[in-house]
Amino acid sequence: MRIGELAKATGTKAETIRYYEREGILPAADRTDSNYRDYSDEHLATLIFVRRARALGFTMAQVRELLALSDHEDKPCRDVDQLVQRQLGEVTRKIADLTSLQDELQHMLRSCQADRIGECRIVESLARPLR
Amino acid sequence: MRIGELAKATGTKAETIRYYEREGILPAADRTDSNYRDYSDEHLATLIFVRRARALGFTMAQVRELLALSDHEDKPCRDVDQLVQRQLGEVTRKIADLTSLQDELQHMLRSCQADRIGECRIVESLARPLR
DNA sequence: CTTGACCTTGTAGTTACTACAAGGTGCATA
DNA sequence: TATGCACCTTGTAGTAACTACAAGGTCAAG
Repeated sequence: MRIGELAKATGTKAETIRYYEREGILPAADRTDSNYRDYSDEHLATLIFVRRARALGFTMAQVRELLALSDHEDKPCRDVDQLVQRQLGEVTRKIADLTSLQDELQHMLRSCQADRIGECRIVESLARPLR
Repeated sequence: MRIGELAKATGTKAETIRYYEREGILPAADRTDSNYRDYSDEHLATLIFVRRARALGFTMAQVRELLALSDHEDKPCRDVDQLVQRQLGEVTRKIADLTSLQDELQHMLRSCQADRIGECRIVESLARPLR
């Protein structure tokens, strides 16, 4: 699979894919005789993962950490455990925030369909008292 | 409430708060006699909202749109409805992805606590077939 | 054998901050 | 009264994570 195909399949710019390779986010692809990058299905899966994780607000550093979990055979279980705990906490917090936002958007939709403007509590949906 | 206090309360740099004001994300604060910015509880709520939304992967443009929903009295219901539908779709997709990631992280934690290294499917958790 | 879509490396621009610097004001406290 | 800290302004520059463009090479279709 060449870079353009991979780009299309993932909605990523070819430039961004090469950037990920430079940054070590995506492993370097094999090269064809004419020096073109030749991607595998694993590359595809990793890139989809990276793009989703980025869209969910994870930094590159966090994405790197998450990817590193993939080959945790060589690391002590305790370290992996700690990292996973930390990521899990962040994921759970994000889900809570998004669910709250979802509730509010659904509420707005209902009141809009009823054709009467209800109070909009969208800011409050995320700005409720800190946990 | 002065800028330093607001910064502390929200974990935002004072520079960033002034930047948000320049960008029109945060309404300009009142000024004291000595020209200090004087923030209200609404400012606080808005800033918490902005920071959370940004952490959830929304762009500044999307945050602007979401904030605009707060004063939708002056806009036709149909427009608001469309925007809300769109945002709702994105929020729902994010929740699905995060839930999938959460499942995988929890699975890793269990297998780690059992002190045997299980297969890591973290990439697959987000890279499953596109919907 | 040319056209156009692809590929390469490299540089520069964009977004959303973040950090200084320089120079000034406000205000509590030793 | 002096010290020191938080704040004000404008401005420049750095960072992260892309994104675009330039200059030139490769390749399959018509």
